Amino acid sequence: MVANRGYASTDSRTRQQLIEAASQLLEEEGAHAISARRVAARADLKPQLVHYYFRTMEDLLVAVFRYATEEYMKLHDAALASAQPLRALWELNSNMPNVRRNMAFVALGAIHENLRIEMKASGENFRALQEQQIAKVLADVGIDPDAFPPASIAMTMSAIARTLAMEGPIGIDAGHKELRAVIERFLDRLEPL
Amino acid sequence: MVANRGYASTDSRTRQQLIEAASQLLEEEGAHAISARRVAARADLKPQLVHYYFRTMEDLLVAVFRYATEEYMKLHDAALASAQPLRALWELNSNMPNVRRNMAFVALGAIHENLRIEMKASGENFRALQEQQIAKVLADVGIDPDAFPPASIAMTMSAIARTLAMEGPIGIDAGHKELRAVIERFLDRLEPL
DNA sequence: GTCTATACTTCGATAGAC
DNA sequence: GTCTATCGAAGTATAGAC
Repeated sequence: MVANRGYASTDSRTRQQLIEAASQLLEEEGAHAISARRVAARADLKPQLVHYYFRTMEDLLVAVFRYATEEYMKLHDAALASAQPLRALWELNSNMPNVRRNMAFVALGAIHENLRIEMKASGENFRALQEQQIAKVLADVGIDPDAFPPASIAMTMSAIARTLAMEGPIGIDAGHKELRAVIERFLDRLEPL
Repeated sequence: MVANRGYASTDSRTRQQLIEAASQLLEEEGAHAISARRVAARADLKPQLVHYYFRTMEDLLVAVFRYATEEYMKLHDAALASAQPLRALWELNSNMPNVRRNMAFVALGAIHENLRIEMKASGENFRALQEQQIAKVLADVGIDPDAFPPASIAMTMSAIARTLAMEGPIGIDAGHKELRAVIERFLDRLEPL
């Protein structure tokens, strides 16, 4: 007989603590830090509680991803709505914790199908939002969107942010300063002060 | 009493089989696939052999990294020495297995200090080699290296290749075609046929 | 509805057999 | 010099106590 578990208790405080603990572990230590024991320890809870509130670890990860995406979406909305959306987007994308957590999700996506599905939808959503806003910026300064498609600019910016965030912890910084300067000049051009 | 183990048998066939099995697992399944048991199974060997030839899993990973780097260095040398070094470099960097294995190493670097040290040295070496060659290409076509520092071009190219390789398996392809086209035009400009 | 005791599997690593 | 038997810790997950 299957026990009566709290899979549906989405407003439980304990459940939310587990989600936040997992999110922090992803930011700070990456994908490998996620285990029922470690997540629970981080939240000062018993490891078995993870499987009371989530059927599998994948279910927990999907919940963490949704929580993280919601959190990020607020910042993203604010950035795109600001007076200098591209600059704000670059600031946001350069934010280490976000990038690290995102890369951890990519690694976990290789293992968990359901997580991958969430990520695809979310990734395409964010890219579309950025594309739209970048198209406006390009129109303002009169750059041909066929020569520099907005989606390609969105991708390049996040690709560079990701690489800076990946290389930093390894200790590689050759070229970082130069590349940041190139981007600043690029932003100066697209969003003159 | 400590047993007599084969840590120094660097020319052992069994040892090499383990290294290659681990390398393949990294390419195909990522960092999570690495365990003594799985590596051994892939090489059709007993799991205990991993700890006969390598003191720790980290030691194995460092050996795999060196093997992978050596292998990659040959391709890299050939690319940079070719008639169209930037194009060849882009082809090489876009090569999926390489990128996936590299990202797996980044994830593993978060856990293993000694691996991180190897990666830093290697990463800086490759960037310097590319920087040198890109500087020549820029000089040939008369582009100001202060406006576009060679190191920043090297970083951007590998950042984009990495992102394409990361998003592919998740199923995201929005903007990929456009970005590839932008790069082709960029290469046409720097290395006219 | 909430949490705990426990089962079973896989992990890295070592001692010891040949 | 090469390989195996085995250990203790940590992994996910479930059955059952309150």
